[in-house]
Amino acid sequence: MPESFSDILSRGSVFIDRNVMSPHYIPENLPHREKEINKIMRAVLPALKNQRPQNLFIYGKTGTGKTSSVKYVMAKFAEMKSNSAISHVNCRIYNSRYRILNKMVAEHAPKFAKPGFGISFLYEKILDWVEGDGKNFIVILDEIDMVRDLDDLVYTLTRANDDLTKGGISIIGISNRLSFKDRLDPRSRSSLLETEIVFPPYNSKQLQSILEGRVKVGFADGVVRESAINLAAAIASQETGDARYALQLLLKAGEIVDEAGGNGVEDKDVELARKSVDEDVAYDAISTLPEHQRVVLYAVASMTISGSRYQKLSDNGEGYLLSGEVYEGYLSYSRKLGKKPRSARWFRQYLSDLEMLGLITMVESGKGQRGHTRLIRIAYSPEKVKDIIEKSIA
DNA sequence: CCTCCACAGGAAGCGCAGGAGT
DNA sequence: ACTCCTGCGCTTCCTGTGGAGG
Repeated sequence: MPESFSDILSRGSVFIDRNVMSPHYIPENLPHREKEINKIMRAVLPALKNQRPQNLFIYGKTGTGKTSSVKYVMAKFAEMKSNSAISHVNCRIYNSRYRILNKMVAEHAPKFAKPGFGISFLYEKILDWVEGDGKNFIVILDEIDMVRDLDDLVYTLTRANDDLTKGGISIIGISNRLSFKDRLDPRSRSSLLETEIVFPPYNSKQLQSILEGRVKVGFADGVVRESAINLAAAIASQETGDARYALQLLLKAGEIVDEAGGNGVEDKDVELARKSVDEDVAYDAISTLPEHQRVVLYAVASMTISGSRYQKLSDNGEGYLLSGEVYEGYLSYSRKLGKKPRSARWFRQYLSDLEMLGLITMVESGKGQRGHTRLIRIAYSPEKVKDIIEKSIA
């Protein structure tokens, strides 16, 4: 006999408001980002005085509060009366100059946002609209490194300021990769990077106080042990200082406690949450894998179970696989599946992709192994990975 | 010491699908 | 709707590296 909704409802929950633990939630104040917020405010301040703000570039790893800080400042900014407009564009979705301009028009002059208009038409519509009352238009480009033709976009937007007689357009770019700067044309680089702010990762203490702040609002009084908060902070800071991950740990821990009908979040719940969150990440990564990478991973998993022909022992006694023998395995598995195997060169590329995703780890062969090869080990339990792949094929 | 083996990873080139511009 | 262009996935070819074996 399954439980009814009201059964579950009446059982109560450790949460008051789960949304508070979501990464999209913007709290009343963002601890440990005062300096950065201040810089952003100073950067956009000219718009309140009817001057064009400088372009701004914000860089920091995931979960360092870049987007939250910008959203926070922009919310405050919108409260002030000013002759300005803001567009917040997620470049992961709007990833070309055309799409971004289209989105800008759609947000502020929807009647012109029909498909089929060329770039130049959209450009002129934006100019007209900005010039109409000489406003300052701030375009926030979140995950700006995803834009394919970024040079063209930056050129178009900065060029607009020359074509405008009144008002101006400025860019706030947000990225978690610094390397994309190298791909930029020097001219667009210098105009995009007029002002630069770097968001450092949070340390354990800072994560702790962030979590405490959220727990106070999101969870019922006193249900989360302080040591559990500290543990979540410690785990997250050990990884990358990612606040998103830390919040996810506590959210999941709370869900685990709710499900078990408990009434307090303890260290062990955070430990369980960590396993589950990591597994979710692995599951997502595996199930969205291109098929040949999946076959490679499958070969690694099953060969780990059956054992390597070479079975060299590492320091903690676990076996490594050699890339050569994994290629053999990959060949036979792809043929078994009726797929034409890719070349050895591309196979190596697959391996390093899988390593990037954290699904396998590789080390250069040291002494004892013949020549120059890589020793491969799977990052998660091979049985589980095999299981996930078998299910995702069916 | 030299050569060979087994592999790493860069460079160039090719066909294809999908997007931009007309 | 139609062509042109570009990025992408992939192959082929190539050079580099370090231990094993003659």
